[in-house]
Amino acid sequence: MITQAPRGTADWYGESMAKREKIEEICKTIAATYNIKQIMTPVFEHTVLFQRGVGETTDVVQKEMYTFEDKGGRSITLKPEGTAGAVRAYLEHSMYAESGLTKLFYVTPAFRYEKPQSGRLRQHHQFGVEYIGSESPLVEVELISLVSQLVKSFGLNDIEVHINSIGCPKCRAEYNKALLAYLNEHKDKLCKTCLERMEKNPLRVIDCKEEGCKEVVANAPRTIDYLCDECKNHFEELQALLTELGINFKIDTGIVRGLDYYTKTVFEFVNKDGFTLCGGGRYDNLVHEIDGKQDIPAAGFGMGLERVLYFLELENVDLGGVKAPNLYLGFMGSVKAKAYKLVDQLRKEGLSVETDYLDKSVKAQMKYANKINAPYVVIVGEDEFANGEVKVKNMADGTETVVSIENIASVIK
RNA sequence: GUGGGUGUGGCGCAGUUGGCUAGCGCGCUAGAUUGUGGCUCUAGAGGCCGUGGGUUCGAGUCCCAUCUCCCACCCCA
Repeated sequence: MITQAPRGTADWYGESMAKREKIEEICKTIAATYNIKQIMTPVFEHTVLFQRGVGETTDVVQKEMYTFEDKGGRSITLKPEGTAGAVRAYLEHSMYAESGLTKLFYVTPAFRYEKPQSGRLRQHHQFGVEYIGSESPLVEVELISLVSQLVKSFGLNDIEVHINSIGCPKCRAEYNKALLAYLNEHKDKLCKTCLERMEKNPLRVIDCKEEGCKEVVANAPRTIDYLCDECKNHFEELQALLTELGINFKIDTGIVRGLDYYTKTVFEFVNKDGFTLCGGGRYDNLVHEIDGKQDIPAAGFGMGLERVLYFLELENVDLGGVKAPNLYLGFMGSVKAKAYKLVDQLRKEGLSVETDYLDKSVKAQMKYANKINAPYVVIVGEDEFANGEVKVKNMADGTETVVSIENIASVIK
């Protein structure tokens, strides 16, 4: 089975690769309009970074990480998400010293040991953005606005913005008390895992899908009713800013997110079926969690490239496929060397040129040129090199133009 | 991790109650046009029927195991 990729992994090539390139191009172009700079961090990090950053109680850390010991005895983990690594790099290189707010984006693979499904892999890829250094709700608003822009640029329509606030440690303590009290009253109806969650992180009970738990949760206290003044104002300002920008959103008290580092704002971009394109939020405690010293507020999101592809397919959006070369230059007879030198010359002049490597007949070469959507074709033989002129064929309408060999590139351009 | 489906040439599929050399469409290669594509016609190449066991005179068809992909749950991007 050496010709089979490991479970939950996928190869990118042909159409899918062309689409992915287009998606990344759109992401980068839009990120540039927000003056966000790219960062690349290692594919693996010390395991503790994720244990501390993502949170010990999360499913991601508890059962989904690709962790191994390297030959030096270090515990290493393939990154299960992008934020922790970016924040680690931010701290390691003291980026806080450069400016008040650091804006970073990345495109990265992420690894989680899960049971695969379509749009859900063991190695997936994320476009992510992190804004580190500001507690203003303007940050989340900008992130949401950025994703809205992306969604629009992809040509997607059926995507909703869902937001919620899960408060800060201060108000969450209040909330947890109320929630725990409530859950204790209904303990008999909760599932086993939820009883465990009550101990470690009661908030996680909120998104349990077990029937009994759902019933209990329906009337449970909501985070947004327990926000402290600061968090409440933050959430209200956020909503006002979104409204001002004309961004439609829904408050969804069900989103609490599966990663422990979130505080205050959490948001998701989802379709009608509740499938998530992108998830993110504010994480004011993550920097302190990793660095142990500084308190630097931050927010960010991750968007799955495979999910983008999945949504594009769902909504039947065509981002365009494999690019065609500018020219197919074929040849026949005993002019291979001269013809290939001409191909080489045209490429040096900046043209994308395809040619024949299989000694095919002229007819077969034409078929191939047609197949790869070459807009122009030139076939050279003894005659062409003898009189220095070639016929440039326009494949769309079949017309031919006589051009001197030296002028091929300029004519096609 | 739990439950349920699936797997036949590159792609999409058909294979009747287990029975002759496993078919079809698309694609691919070549020819019809000794130097010119898209249409048409003709011919050809390409498959240990996911893998490993088992039942049987005989297995693509039945049984077991295993892997993959898919669907729901869990979780998330």
